[in-house]
Amino acid sequence: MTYTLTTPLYYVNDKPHLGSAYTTLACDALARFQRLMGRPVLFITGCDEHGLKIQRTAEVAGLTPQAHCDLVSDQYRALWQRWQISHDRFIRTTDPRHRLLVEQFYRRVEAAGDVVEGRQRGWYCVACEEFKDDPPEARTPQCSTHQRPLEWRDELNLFFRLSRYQSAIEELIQRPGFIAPASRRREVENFVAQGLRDFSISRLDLPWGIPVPGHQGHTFYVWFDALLGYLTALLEPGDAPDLALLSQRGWPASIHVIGKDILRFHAVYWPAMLLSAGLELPGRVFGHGFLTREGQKMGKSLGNVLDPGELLERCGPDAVRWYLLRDIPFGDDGDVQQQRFSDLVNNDLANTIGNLLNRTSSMARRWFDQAVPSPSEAVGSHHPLAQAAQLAREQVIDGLERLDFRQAAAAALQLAISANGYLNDQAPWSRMKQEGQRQQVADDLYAVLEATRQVALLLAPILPDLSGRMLLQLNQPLAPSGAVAGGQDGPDGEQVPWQQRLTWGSLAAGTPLPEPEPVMARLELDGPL
RNA sequence: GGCUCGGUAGCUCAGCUGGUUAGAGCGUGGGAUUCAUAACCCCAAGGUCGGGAGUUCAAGUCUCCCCCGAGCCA
Repeated sequence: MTYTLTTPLYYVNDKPHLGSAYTTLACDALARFQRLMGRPVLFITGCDEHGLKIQRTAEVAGLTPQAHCDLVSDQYRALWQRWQISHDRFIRTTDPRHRLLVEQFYRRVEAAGDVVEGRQRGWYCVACEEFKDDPPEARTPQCSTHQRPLEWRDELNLFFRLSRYQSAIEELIQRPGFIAPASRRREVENFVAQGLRDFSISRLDLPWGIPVPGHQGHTFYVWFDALLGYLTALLEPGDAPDLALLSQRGWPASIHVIGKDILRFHAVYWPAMLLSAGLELPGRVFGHGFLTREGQKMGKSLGNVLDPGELLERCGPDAVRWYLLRDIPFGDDGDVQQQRFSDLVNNDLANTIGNLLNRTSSMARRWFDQAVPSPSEAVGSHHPLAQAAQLAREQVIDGLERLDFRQAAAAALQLAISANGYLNDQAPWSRMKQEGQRQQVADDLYAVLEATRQVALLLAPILPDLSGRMLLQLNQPLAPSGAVAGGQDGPDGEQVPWQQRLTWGSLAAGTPLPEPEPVMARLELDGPL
């Protein structure tokens, strides 16, 4: 079965920020991992492009909404390319087929009797694009999150009858693993326990949106538009926009990865909508935490926003991916600290992993004809490094299955630490000066080279770039985990599956080793990021 | 206001159903070494586990109260 995973469809109100990049690169690691495990993967990302906020932003910029969306969604695309994001689909909610699919979805929901008209009046925040609970008699109410004046609205809207799905949703959210991390489930439970209320799915007089069929002047409100993007994204190029097709195109999704702020919409509203439309439910909704910076919220007003593009420019993809995935528990909030960032990158990637490869390769070349030495029988599965490698392999796989990137990264790193320690204990440079130690040195270097190869492979989902440079330096085929299926790999074009390559002892003796070059440069940041 | 999470070494965090001297990584200090990206390896210092009371033979680990921080709902 296809492993379908999604990032949120990012709102094109503004250029991409680090939070979106964080979600996306976590999904990327997950997608790569699933591909390496040999599962068919459909990794979906994209942009949500409708709404009043976008319409107004475009107006301010003197652009048509469409032109504005084209511009910003291109920025996302370009950024993901630079970050080596391996998405299979990039869906935009302004895609013509999306509109048709939304209409079809709506008709199903309507036919199910789940659409009712209701009057909605109250104070409205344009930035949130939602009604607030301020009392009608309030004079000049402000939005608490946006610090902007609210606008009075009084309109007839369409509502989705969420209230009918009370028990179905209660049951769903009790399903183990549906809401992840589990610590966030209570929050949703509380919300549901208060009683689900119908929510409005349309807005009046909002031209920049998908028109509601049969309701002049109404366009669909965000959740009835954006969320359906996950469905549209599944369509293949020649497909007609037909919901009936989706079960053959990767629906239901295995997992929606989102920020914790939109957990409720994905864990409550969305499943109810799907039930109403007669579609299957996603397997899991994972709400990750938010990033702060040096203890403070990132925000324009504070002027401390980290631009993902600039970050990439200055530090490279490996450094940023490593720091975010290795140091911040996925699910919890995390604080981005520059000192720690460069400390970790330099220690883990440059000193521990990079230098391990460098020193080992250098010795092997010097003493064994610039090639991988031939090991004796002693370097079997009972070798301490073979054992360490097996443990690392188990923990990397287990960690990635559970989206515990931290555990996975730590396990791979630990193998490199073990290999460094082993080298120091064995001190091949001393043995080489003694008589009769040559085979022992060959064994030791082989074991360490093999462990290093495994580190490179284990790193592939998290750090595809560094992994590739390491494998190249070990004269090994790459571990293709990208979106393009069936990439050419290896001289014979035949790919050995990742897990199989993780068998201890697969490194062929006599493999020529190229002259080592540092695979990971130390990060020397001048000035704050 | 109600509810939910956190508050453990300078920093980021582990500590399952309560049980010997509270752990890891980074940072800091010292040592060893030279194969290597001034890298690697070893050792050490550093914590009254937010505060108080209680239960228990025994509490970061359970109960209650309070303080601080984050979030959800109102």
